[in-house]
Parts: sequence; C-alpha cells; structure tokens
Amino acid sequence: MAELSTTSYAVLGLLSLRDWTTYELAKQMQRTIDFVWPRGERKLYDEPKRLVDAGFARARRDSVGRRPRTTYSITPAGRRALKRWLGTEITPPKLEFEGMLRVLFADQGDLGQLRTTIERISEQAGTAREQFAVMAQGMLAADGGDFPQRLHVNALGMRFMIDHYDHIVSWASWAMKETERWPDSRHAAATWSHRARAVLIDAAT
Amino acid sequence: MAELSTTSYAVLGLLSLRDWTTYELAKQMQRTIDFVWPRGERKLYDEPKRLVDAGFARARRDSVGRRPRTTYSITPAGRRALKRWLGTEITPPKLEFEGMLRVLFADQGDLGQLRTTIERISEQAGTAREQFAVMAQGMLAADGGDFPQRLHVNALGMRFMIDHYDHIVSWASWAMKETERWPDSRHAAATWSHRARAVLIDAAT
DNA sequence: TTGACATGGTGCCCTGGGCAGTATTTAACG
DNA sequence: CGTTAAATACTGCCCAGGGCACCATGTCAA
Repeated sequence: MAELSTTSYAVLGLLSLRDWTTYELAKQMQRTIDFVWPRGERKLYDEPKRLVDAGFARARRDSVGRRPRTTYSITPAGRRALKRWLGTEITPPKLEFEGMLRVLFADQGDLGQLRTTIERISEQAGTAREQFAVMAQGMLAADGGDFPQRLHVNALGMRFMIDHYDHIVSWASWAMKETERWPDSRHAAATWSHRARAVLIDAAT
Repeated sequence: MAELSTTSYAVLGLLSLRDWTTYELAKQMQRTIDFVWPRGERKLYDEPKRLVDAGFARARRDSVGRRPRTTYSITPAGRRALKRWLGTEITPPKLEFEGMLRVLFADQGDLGQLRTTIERISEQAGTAREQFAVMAQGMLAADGGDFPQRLHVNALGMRFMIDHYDHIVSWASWAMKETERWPDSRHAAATWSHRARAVLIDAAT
C-alpha cells in the first residue's frame, strides 16, 4: 500500500469535519485549501478511494433519484492518522511564480513587456486578495462561516494569505516606480546600480 | 511538436545568457531560478532536447578526456521565441505550503503540534532568507555576481524574495504570540473570537 | 593513492495537471 | 409550464513532473 500524500491528508482533514461526497470534497478543497495546497479537481476525485484502501475512510453508496453517488466518512483509524500526520516534519513551502520568472529574464525583452508583466502581477494578486475580502465578509455575515468552531485556525491562515497578496501588490508598486527611471530593460544595470546595491545591502544583513 | 512549457522557456532564458552543458544548466536553475520556478533536477535534463527539437537551441558534442558532454546554445529563432514569450499572458502564482495546511487543520491535533509547526515554518523561512543574504553578500563582493549586467533584474527579484521570507517569519512571530493565550487547539474559537474577528474585519476591507 | 566530491548524464515508476466527455437533477426564467 | 442553464457526480486519457536509483569519468586534497 503506497504511502499517502499530503493531498490525501488534506482530504482526510476535510473528512474530519463532516461527511462529504467526492464532488463536495473537490469543491471544498478549491474554496478553502487551494491557496496553500493547489491540486487539480480531477485528481481530488481519486483521493477518497485511497483513503478507503488505507482504512482511513468508509464509502457509503446511495442515490439522488436515478443518479448514484458516494459519500465518504472518516474512520477512527483515520482520525488517529490525521493527528499523527500533524506531528510530522513539514516540507518547506514552494512558490511557482511565472510572473517573477519573466521579471528575472526581462532584460531579454523590452521595457514595455517588463512593465506590463509587473502590472499583471499586481492585478492578479489584487484579484486574489479581493476573493479573501469577499470570503471574510461572508464569514462575518454568517457569524463564523460554515465551521464557526474553526474560526481561530481559519483566522491564522487568513492573516497570512491577506498579507501575502498585499505584499505582492506593494512589491509591484515599488517595481513600477523604480522601473519608471530605467532607460530600457537591458542597460539599466549601469544607471540604476546604486538602487540595486541598496537592495543587495539590505538583503545581505 | 508539443507546445513548450514555462520550464522550457526558463531554460531558454538561461541559454540567452551564455552556452551551458545540461549539467550546468540544471545547477544554475537550482541556484537562481528554483525560488520562483522549482523543478526537479532530473526533469531539467530533458528540456534542452526539446528546445533543439523546436529549433530554439543547438547541441554541440565534445568531451573532457574520455567523458562525453553536450553543450547547448540558443539560436536566433530561440531569441525571438524568448522575446515573444515575455509578452504573453502570465499564469497566477501558485503557493504550495504544507505548514499552512497543517495550521488550517490544527484543531484536529493538539496545541503543542500547532506551535511546533509554526516554529518550523519560521525556521525554514529563516533558512531560505539566510541563503539570500549569502547570495547578496557574494554579489556585493564579486561586484555584481556572475552576470553584473543583469544586476537590475536580479535586484527586482531579490527584493521580492527577501520580503516574502521576512513576511513568513513575521507571520510566525505573530502566530506564536497569539496562540500563547489559547487554551487548546480545538476550543480557541470561543475565547479568541474577538481577535479572529479583528482579522476578518481587516481582511474584509 | 585513495577517497570525496564534481561533472555529465539515463531509466523507471508513479503522482499530478489539464482537457474532454457523460449523465442526471435542480433552479431560473420567460 | 416548458426550456435551458447551472449544479451534482463523476471517469478516461495523455503528457509533465517528482523522486529514486543507477551509471561513468574527472579533479583535487589529504
């Protein structure tokens, strides 16, 4: 029996809160977990089956009209496994940031492309940040959201994600202001070198 | 011929700077690109071949003693393709953060596990941040690093990454301070609700 | 001269991303 | 009341990517 993945434990975590059909599980993952553990909806459909194989979940088949469905629930062994997992070592975070990759190679394009990229980075982060604002408004209106007893852990995560997106937006503002003075994307190393050195000195501390 | 991936373009970007063997390319990717575009070293070995197939790179085979090696260089078509790519739409950043996932399900474990997780998050981010400090010191000492003419774009990236890791560390400090008052990991939603609401109100603006 | 580390890779198995496709039920609208 | 859009509930398939194992030669320091 293959070792369970972090994705499996994420699904097991949701199952610890209540029973779900695979469809609901996939949607809930997208809504509430995707920001820290993004996985394609398609793959999430395979996870509950693995949990059943491991003895951490049970499947209950029924139907709505003539359409069949499967509802999953966690087992006591599943709860123990989840708790054990919470005490194991974590892998460091991984960031996949195509926009910043473009910035790193921006000297191979023109200044307009660089500044467009920075603006798109800002807009995308702004949109993500906006989603959290809507989510927070919903939670305030619904007096804690779907799981008010979990408000405390959700608030810890919310604080991080909000600051994360705000940080991207403010980096973008800074980058737009700095690149305004660049003659072009390729030769700014010379004219802008005092500012670049300031960044390095700050980073080196 | 299959569409090239972002990983392909990242490698093409390095090839635009100078010629490399696949081995050097893989190492350079790890050193300078991994923070924004992490890929397993193994897979990076396949990329130059795809670039050759697409007509964006040329391979030159020679040997060091009796050991053969292949050095890749970019073609004019490769430079044009890289430039075109720099003008296309970017996909939003993706964050994979197992530590934060654990925080979101921390109510299923005990408070000790949560606080250990937060401490490990802080330590890991501190270590990553430290790597950038060393890198920045190296660049200052070597008067711009391996590619001094690219100092300006590297400084933009460096500013972002430094602030990113600093943000994680400061989130962790905040979280340690807040969880100090929690009675346990499960029932803090009640006693801590005024602080949680403050986070939501802040997020909702 | 011997052992560690750097150079320069390939094979293989499984997970994951992403598109396409299928079928039924419920809600929305004119 | 009938039509249609959206939600529910999934599966198949192909390729990219993660990660381990494995190989060989070159270089440098003790």
